[in-house]
Amino acid sequence: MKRYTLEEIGKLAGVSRATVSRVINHYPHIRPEIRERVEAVIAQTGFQPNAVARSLVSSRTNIVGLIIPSTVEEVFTDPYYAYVINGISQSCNTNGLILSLFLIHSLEEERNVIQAVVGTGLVDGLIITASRRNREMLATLLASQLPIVFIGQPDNDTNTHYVDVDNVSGGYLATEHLISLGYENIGIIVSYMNKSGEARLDGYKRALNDHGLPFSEDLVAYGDYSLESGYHAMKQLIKRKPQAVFATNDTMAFGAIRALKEAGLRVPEDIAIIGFDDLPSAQRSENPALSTIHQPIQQTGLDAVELLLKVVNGEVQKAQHQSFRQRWLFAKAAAHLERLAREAKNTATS
Amino acid sequence: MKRYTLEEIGKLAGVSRATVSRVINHYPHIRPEIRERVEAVIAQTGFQPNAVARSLVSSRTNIVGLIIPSTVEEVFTDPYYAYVINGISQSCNTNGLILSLFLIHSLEEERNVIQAVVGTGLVDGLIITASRRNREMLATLLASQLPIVFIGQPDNDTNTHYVDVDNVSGGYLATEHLISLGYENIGIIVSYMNKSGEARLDGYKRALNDHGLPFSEDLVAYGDYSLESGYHAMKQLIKRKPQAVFATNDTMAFGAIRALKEAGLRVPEDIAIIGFDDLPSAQRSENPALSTIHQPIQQTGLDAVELLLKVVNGEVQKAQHQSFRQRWLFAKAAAHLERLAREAKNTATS
DNA sequence: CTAAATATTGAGAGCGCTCTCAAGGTAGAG
DNA sequence: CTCTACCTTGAGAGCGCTCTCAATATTTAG
Repeated sequence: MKRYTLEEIGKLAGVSRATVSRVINHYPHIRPEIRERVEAVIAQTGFQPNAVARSLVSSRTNIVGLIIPSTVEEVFTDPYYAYVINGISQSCNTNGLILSLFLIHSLEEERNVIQAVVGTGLVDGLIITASRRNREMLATLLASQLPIVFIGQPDNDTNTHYVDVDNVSGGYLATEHLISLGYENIGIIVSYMNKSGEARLDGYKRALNDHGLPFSEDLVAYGDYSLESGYHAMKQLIKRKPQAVFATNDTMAFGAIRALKEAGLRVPEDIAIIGFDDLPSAQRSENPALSTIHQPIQQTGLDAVELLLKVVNGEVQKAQHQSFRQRWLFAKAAAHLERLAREAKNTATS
Repeated sequence: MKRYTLEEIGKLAGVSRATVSRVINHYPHIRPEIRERVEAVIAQTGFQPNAVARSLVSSRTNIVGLIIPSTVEEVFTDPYYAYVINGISQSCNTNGLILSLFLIHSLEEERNVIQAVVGTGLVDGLIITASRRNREMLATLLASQLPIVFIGQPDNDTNTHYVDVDNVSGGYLATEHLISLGYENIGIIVSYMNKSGEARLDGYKRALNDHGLPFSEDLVAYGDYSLESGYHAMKQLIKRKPQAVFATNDTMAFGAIRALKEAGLRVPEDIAIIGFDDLPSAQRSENPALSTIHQPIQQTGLDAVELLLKVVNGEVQKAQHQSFRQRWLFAKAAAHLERLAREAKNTATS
């Protein structure tokens, strides 16, 4: 398929380059017959304007970059990212944007990639998952003036745009759910990877407090959102004999469940578990069915693109913009599970 | 951070635009003192040449597109894609390429996206997963003359470049493994989604044949590589009372196992299962531990980029290039599993 | 019917870079 | 010391497009 230029199309249609450009960009004030003639040539040749040339003059590439500064392992272990990517991709397709994906495999790579992405003007803006605390990267990025939207609250308090779920409410809901089932000695597995962990922990504390339950550091174990970390955290928590445990993401919840099984404990008869994310694997999991807090991950990706687009277009006031989403749902915790849990409270004693 | 141009850097260093360009592109024949002077200015200003302008003149964007023409569901259900993406991303980072990801969410979107990607000259080349049979898309792509490398043999016999694992050997190995364990009545769950299914089925048939076992259509069930399809295929196969089943990917194997559990059958005591892919979830799975054929998925992604790069650089002869990989390993099928299987053969009768 | 307003089009500059070409320098050969 | 060969640099064209500006064509008001 031959590549045409505006000039050539113009020649074929008997008009100038400029007129063809006008037709393509839907300018008003073009004589209908000329428009038709040009459109006919375009249709016949299959002409599409060169994106690079367009970008050069308009200084807009219509490319948005997605940076996921997690280790490789996480991106696989945690289906969370598949959802984020998908949401973003979908929104890009809808908005005529192109998605460039930057997975970071090492710290050195991080530096290089960020440098290149920021410096060469290839992307109009950046979406970054707040997977990990990283102040160095943040500094470079903010200095670049490039429009950026974070997914999840980033680890700094400057005025950055971000899209996030309401982690405090989420933590609160999860904990309250367990309390409502009659548990009093409730453990929590928190991630220290980013702010979301703190926030969910905060919700946990508040729920305990609101229901007159004491908070104890002993019942807090830490993980990094990975299956393994959930497993180890649970092993540690078992010693404290909690009646129930709130794992701050589903992946750690699965790790925790494995630890419990290994210890010969039944879930939820001996120890109840609630997760966070509502991943499909959680929805499908049986033996036991996992209760979990729904997080509209995919929607978050969509919103991030929309927000970024606004930032790029300068439609957002200078003040930092924080878009919260709080559509919280309990995952379909099977009814029988709740029944079991209720029975469990009668037998389990700390 | 101010954006500089070559011209400005030149002025600051007291040389012409052209000289700065030469320094950046490491041309020989530059007086050392001038080179140093220019490099100093570059370092001090943090100048990086504008990628778009570069692309315009060199007609090379250094962007490679990855098209995954699967339904959304698949991309999540099957961690396979996470690995492919990661391999490609890694290789891109190493080679100074930028990865653009195109997830296709609908057929209409497919048409639009492909059209845009192919027509606007934004990518230097394309990597496409042969997830689904799709001749329409293939036709457009081949007509475009754009360098393309498929991952997995595409559904046509024209001269397209592709990187693939040796599916026939894989199917052969899996089946032979089951045969070596003493099973004779071996079922198979095949995907009809792309050629890989046929090839794995072919390997299965050959293995049966080489070991003097009959092939029966009755023992073949079909799926689409999804968990659900594995589940349903197994339900169907159960009626034929196979002693063992070869699921042509791990995800379907998990579905099959679920079906067996539901039917009150033990794995592998009552029916043995072998998978294909060697996903980490398979490696980690217990209850039962899943035997599986290792597929170097990530490596495939790396190879695809390398090959594409060669094609783009015109280093590949016109003849189609087919790069096979056959590093086959049995996944660590726990020894006890094999023992169990061996015992099972004594009890299980068709 | 004429002037003013508006519609329609092309010429040309320029986005930031690469690359060719030619000019001026410098060094080695004769 | 002169000639040739190579080194070193800048000027300028041009990648394909957008957009301003000015010129021409058409319409409307008076």
